[in-house]
Amino acid sequence: MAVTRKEVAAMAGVSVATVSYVINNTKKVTPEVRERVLKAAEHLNYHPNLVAKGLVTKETKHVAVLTDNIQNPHYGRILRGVQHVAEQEGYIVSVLSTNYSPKQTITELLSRNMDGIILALCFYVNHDFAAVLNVPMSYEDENLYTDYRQAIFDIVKTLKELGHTRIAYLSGFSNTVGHVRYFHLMDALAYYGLTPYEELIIPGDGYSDEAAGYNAADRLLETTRDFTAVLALNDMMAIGAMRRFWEEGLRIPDDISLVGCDGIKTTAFTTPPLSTIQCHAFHLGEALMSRLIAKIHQEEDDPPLPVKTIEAEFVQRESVGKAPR
Amino acid sequence: MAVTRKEVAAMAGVSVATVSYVINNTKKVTPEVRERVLKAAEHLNYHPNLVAKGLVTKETKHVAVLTDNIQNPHYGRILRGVQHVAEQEGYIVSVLSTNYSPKQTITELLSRNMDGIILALCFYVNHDFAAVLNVPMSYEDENLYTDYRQAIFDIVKTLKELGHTRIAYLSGFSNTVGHVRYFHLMDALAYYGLTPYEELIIPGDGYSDEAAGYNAADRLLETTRDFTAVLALNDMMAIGAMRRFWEEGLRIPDDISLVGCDGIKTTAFTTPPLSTIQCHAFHLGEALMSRLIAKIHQEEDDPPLPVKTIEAEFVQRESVGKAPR
DNA sequence: TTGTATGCGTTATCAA
DNA sequence: TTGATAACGCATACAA
Repeated sequence: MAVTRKEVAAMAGVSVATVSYVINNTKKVTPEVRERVLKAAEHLNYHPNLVAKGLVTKETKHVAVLTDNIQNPHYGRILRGVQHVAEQEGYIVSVLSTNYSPKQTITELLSRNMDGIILALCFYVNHDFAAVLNVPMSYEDENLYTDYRQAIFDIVKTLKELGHTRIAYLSGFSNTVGHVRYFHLMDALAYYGLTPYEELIIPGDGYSDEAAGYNAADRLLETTRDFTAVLALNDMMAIGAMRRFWEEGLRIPDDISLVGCDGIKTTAFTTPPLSTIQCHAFHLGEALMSRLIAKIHQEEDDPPLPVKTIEAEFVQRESVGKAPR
Repeated sequence: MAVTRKEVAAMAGVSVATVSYVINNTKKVTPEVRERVLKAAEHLNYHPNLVAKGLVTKETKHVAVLTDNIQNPHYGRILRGVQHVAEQEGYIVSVLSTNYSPKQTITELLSRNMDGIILALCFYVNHDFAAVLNVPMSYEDENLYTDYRQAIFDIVKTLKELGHTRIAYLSGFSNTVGHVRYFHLMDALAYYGLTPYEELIIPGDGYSDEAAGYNAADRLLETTRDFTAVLALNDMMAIGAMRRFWEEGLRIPDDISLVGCDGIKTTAFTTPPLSTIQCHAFHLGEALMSRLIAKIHQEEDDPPLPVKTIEAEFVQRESVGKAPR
């Protein structure tokens, strides 16, 4: 089997405790002994057993990321950010999809003594899990979030300057109002003196992929053709909508200006290239993990964690142009 | 802290061993005692500590998925398949990106007593890891793989019937020849009596995203314009190439027919919709995980695991059309 | 500065 | 059918 501390101790001619001391840098050890231990460990290719360690310290250095939709490239970027920090700090991360059985997921989390949880792109589970689990959690909240506000204001400003007045929104959520980007959009419309037409707000079916965007655009076209610009919840939906408009003979940007959100790589390569809100998903992932680690080690009377926002910028590409007529 | 077996035992008025027996169904227990234990466990909301269990059984029920490129949606589908069977079988999966430090990755794997490893979409690490780690591994090999052969033959057949004779290939790998799909393409060209023009085989730079496809198309155009059809290593590269051709004033499918590979969702929504090889990535993920579990429990003299292939189909969409002239 | 001994929550061996 | 109890590999209080 794997080599244990005992064998290292034997080879170095010290006790097992001493090996711990030097491996963990937890007590003063004479340099000469330290050297012997290190050499023995190296020679035997010793790797501390984190399972055993976790059992006694109650810290498994293992965290979970819960997610609905691992297929969205935007997630992938967040996850990479999470992993980047995790790796540096000696944590390992497991991805759990909440799709299957939330109950089983909770069991898993409890049984494994996970040190913490990151909720990424799970819009509905937060409360459920927070109630049941007594574990540090990290997710986008008022203290750490991507700030879309400026970008959305920039979009509306740009669209207005190009002559657009009737701007549609493809939401993705069945509960249209339940999302912060929607509020920013409403605020921006008001700020620039544009009317928010109710029939141009298209609720979704809970999905947010290309097909959802296609369908949302379809519903929009069924309702009215009196719009010249469209914002989509995310880039995938925008790509789906783009397809639907094309099929309808509507050209982008000649007939319709279109803007997505997230800034996935594909946006730069669509026909025409898709305007979007460039999110720094990698940074968000890093921040989520950093914050989780901070929470894990947070003492009762520590000061609260500082607020952090991740910036997002409007990236204008060819999918946005002058309003027709 | 969390409730342990001891407390369940106390409440049920039995020994800790008995609790184990009923929780794990590992020994005969009188129904009445069994009932008491179950009730106590339920009442205390007891969850077995898998960390402790892992320490004694040497089975952590924890596996790792190593990957280069977590951003590829195709990879997300594989991962979902992996997770699906993992969840059913009580395993948890951690995703490690090999990008950072392979050495650290190995340490991680060893320290955590992982039961096994899945290599997905890492093209270069297999040998390194196989040599160092003495752990069951699962990856696409001659016993389990996606079979592109028929699909590639179908593509070439279709292209030939449409009058294409000069077919380019955007490889993505710097070592062009090192990939099975390339061989299938060569075989298919030979089978249908088409000439494989060397200048139409474009090696890559090791990347395989949209930008890589864009660049590969760029290099192809620099070399020659004497081609009417293009196969790309994957869909993302095809999307990038599509963009490059568009910029050049070349229209798809009028001037060039284009085919990707993987069948990511976006392909159905590009302009024009992209022909591709539809892979069943979810099934592949399931198969990889099933096979890993089989390997974990495989005894010395067990029969070898059966060979399994995952089918892949050519999906023809508007990006393929008649050869010009 | 170093070693001894105990416990972490579980499984498994052996008695009862 | 059940119950003590010794591991598992490690951290740590305490002793030397």
